[in-house]
Amino acid sequence: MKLSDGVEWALHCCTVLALVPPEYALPAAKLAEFHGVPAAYLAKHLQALARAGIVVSLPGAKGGYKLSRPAAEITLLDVVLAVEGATPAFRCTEIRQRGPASLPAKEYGLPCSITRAMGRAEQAWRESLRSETIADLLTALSHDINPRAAMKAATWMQEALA
Amino acid sequence: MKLSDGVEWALHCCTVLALVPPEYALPAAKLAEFHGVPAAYLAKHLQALARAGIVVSLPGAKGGYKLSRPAAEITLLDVVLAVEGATPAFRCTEIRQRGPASLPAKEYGLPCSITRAMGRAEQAWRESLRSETIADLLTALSHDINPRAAMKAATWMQEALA
DNA sequence: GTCCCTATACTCGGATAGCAAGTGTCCGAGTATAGGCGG
DNA sequence: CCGCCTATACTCGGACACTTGCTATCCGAGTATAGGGAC
Repeated sequence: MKLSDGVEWALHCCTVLALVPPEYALPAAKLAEFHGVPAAYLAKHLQALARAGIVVSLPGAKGGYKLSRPAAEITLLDVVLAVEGATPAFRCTEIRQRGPASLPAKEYGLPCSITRAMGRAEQAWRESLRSETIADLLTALSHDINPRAAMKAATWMQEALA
Repeated sequence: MKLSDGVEWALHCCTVLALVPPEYALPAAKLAEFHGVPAAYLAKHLQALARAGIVVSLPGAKGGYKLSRPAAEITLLDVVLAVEGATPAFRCTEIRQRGPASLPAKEYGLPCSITRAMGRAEQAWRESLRSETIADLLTALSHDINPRAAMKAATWMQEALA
């Protein structure tokens, strides 16, 4: 089981976008430069965020991406599902309906107990992600960021938005 | 994000093995036949379970697999980690240490807040899986299995162990 | 009748191809801006 | 000096190669069994 790298990138991008003044937008190329990742590939994931309504994209000069709503209203789950897709990690293939001890499909009502248990675990995962927002990331970040790093990031953004 | 099919197969196999009398063992080929899955590929995952100490393998005639300990002492997490590997789904690549606003690696102490949040979610997932055992699956199964299916399975196992 | 030996058939185990999804990249469509021109 | 028009440069968006890891398979090593023979 592996989560796409895009999830990490998207979350970092959301925290950066949350720091951009509302009247500005930040292009994908700048976000890629800031994080040191391939711009073209990051764009792919930003498009996913746009499709999910988490960010809005503005075309043309001085365009770019910005958050569609306050950071406190964007949960980590929103971002993860947007990038990774909403299909659950565990997919029951109903192998109980195959093999010599199986019955016609009509006879099976509930999902099997394994599927239900795996579903509960995945639900717990989603619940944890739903309980935290981009705003929470920012407050946590503000507590343990190196002041010099914060300064460098601030000056960089000044230039990027100019 | 996708969980290997082997997880589903392994869990089903464990429930079946839990029903095998302790003095018997069930070969991989029989388990594959019962579930209608490719035998050679299922064997690969059973080997993973054996490496993790969840099942024991007995070579030679009348050999096969059996559970290494009571079903109540095997958690779903044990099985999932054995098949899927213990590496977490979310891997932080420390992109905060790249790009123009980064500092020397030495300056970064804690993992970033994103990594911590994702870790908490994954912890919740693992905790949920850890709280349930193969024995729990069996009791749930006994409640909602079709009696005819149970009968067919029982007679099949009689033959398989003969 | 009992014990031992041998040959057999069955088991697991790791090493080997094939394929799908994630990874990385590119170029084209569309738009707000900026500058120049005319009034 | 102000407004309009045009050309430009910049943005996103979807379509195209490549690599990693999951899927699927095979054959070889090892062992408990079962049968036959000797005592």
